[in-house]
Amino acid sequence: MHDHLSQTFAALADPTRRAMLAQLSKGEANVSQIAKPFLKSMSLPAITKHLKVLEKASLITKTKEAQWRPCKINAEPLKDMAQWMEQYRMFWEESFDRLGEYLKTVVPKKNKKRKLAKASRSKE
Amino acid sequence: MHDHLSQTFAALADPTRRAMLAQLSKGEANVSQIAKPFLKSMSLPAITKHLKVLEKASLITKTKEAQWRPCKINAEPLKDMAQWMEQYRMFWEESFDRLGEYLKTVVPKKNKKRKLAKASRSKE
DNA sequence: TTTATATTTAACTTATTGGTTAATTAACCT
DNA sequence: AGGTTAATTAACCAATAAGTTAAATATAAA
Repeated sequence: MHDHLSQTFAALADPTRRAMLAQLSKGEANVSQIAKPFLKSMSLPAITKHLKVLEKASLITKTKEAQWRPCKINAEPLKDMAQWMEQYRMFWEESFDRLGEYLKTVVPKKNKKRKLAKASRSKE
Repeated sequence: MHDHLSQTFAALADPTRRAMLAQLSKGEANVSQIAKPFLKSMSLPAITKHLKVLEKASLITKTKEAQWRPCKINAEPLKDMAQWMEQYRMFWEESFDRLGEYLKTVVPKKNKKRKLAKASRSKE
């Protein structure tokens, strides 16, 4: 499983890892802090592994600080995911006929880098 | 891996399956039609399996029609994904100070079921 | 230099994933 | 009935994932 998107999806396909990410969304934390809520249900090496999966998927960044390893969220890959998802938005938008109106509110009036929707329709 | 969200993410963590979904986003298709682009690189049973993964994740619905099995996309699970992702939007939005303005354009003025952002902050 | 804390690595196990080929089922068409 | 097309199931295999315990490494502190 080589491509970025697959790696992102795979990393998120685990509730433990999503919970870790959720914690990091509230601020930096080192490994043992992240580990705390899970040590009842799994070992520390298991946590190290989960963090490594998140790191390889670039969803977090681990740095060094004395004997600690502070981790920071990096939601960049989620941005790519969001972009990928845009091609399906119309399928889940509540009423199809509101969609036109919706696009008018979301796409910046006078062009301006584009925000959501109507994304470039790249293949995959 | 029991929860819905994990199943959705896992199903999407494969480029073949994402390509199948992309095809179905352009309209219904039966198994052999879906299979065509992949038969150079994998067997039909492999395709059956991929479709089963998508089906179990509720991303597609398979029905019967004579000897064919037409498949239809069902993006409902992607909606849940999108909702989950909302809690991270602020991390990838380009400039944080434009965010406020952005929310004003996206959240319907006089309440009205909410469209994006500020989603219910559910745990996980 | 020993000790304590934080984290990782190694080695192993079990289950799941993604693929294969061969055989089977299902529905239709002569 | 016999053949063709569509799709699935069965049985198998290799690679990966998710966990374990035990040992190792890194930094700080006594």
